[in-house]
Amino acid sequence: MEPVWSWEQKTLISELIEGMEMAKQLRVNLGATSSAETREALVQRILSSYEKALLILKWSGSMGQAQGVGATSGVPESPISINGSPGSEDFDGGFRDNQDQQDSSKKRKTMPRWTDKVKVNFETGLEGPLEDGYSWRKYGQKDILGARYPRSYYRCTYRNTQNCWATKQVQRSDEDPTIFEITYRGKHTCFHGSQSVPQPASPEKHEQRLNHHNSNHQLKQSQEIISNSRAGLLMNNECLENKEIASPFSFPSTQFGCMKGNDQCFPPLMLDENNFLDGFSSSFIPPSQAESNYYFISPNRMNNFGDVHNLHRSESDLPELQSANNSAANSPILNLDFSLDPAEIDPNFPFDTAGFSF
DNA sequence: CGCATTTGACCGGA
DNA sequence: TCCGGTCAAATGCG
Repeated sequence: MEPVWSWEQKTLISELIEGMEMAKQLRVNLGATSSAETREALVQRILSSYEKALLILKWSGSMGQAQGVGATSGVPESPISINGSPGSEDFDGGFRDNQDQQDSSKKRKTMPRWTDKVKVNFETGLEGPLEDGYSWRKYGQKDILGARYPRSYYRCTYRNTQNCWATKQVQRSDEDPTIFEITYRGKHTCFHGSQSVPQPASPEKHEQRLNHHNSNHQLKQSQEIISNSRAGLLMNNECLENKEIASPFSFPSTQFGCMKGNDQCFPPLMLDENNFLDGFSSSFIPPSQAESNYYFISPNRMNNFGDVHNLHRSESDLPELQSANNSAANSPILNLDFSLDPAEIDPNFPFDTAGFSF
């Protein structure tokens, strides 16, 4: 029998262990010949581990068991978020799940839903998570009562081909136009490993990917987002009022993904499934995202793409942000479609990272 | 030509 | 009836 650890507890332990391990490595590295980058990476991971652990504690404390550890657990407590930033994820408690239903309306109602916030740094460019690893197709845009910016609706590109009913809504924040609230609905059931879209986990990766012709589309889109955003912010918000920026970028998923062949493995932070989050504990938050719930567009990444070519490309016209990765689909994340049951998550999951396994 | 976005119409819940 | 969400024809783009 399994100890009665709750998912949160497991995750918490895992995070703490992870942090400890990283700290140990760092100690070793400090005395060895390690690059500043390596050390920085370790520090980031340590910090993220502890941040997640703290979040878990906070979350557990505030929600108590009410949420039901099992089921909700996946919900994010935003592993991503850190530093107590405003809750970035909100979960709609309705997590009933099961998108097996054929009835679409019913399906929609029962789909799990959670919200994330992505912050775009207009000064430097795009944010990291241009894509969440999934391929989205915009199917609508609506002006929302009381909201300054229109809301954009996206659905999985593979809805028809793979019966994947995941959708997301992107709403630009009224208060802070640099923040986009992205509400995800439903789990991805699509399987697009073949696309082998590399995950964007690190700047380098982005760079590589973006430099490939194959990624032109995305690059372009990213740039548009940036430019549009910049234009809006730098010039006048009014400009964007109707042009909205639906940043398709999404995030969470983006991050996770293990870069194969790379020493960095960024596990899912929270992915797409809400549930998940914690699920995976262990691991690592990509440094770039470690600081908060928001995803910031970091200069580094920017340099990798947007910046490179014309960031300024359409400062005057603000085409809508497009889906960050239409053509590329998805990701590595496939497996992340996990279910709530931790036990099922195992596929490659590094719970044992620290020699700890439940 | 195929696929994605745009956008007004339509649907359904509150 | 209002409003959020989705559909689908028109249009654009590579």
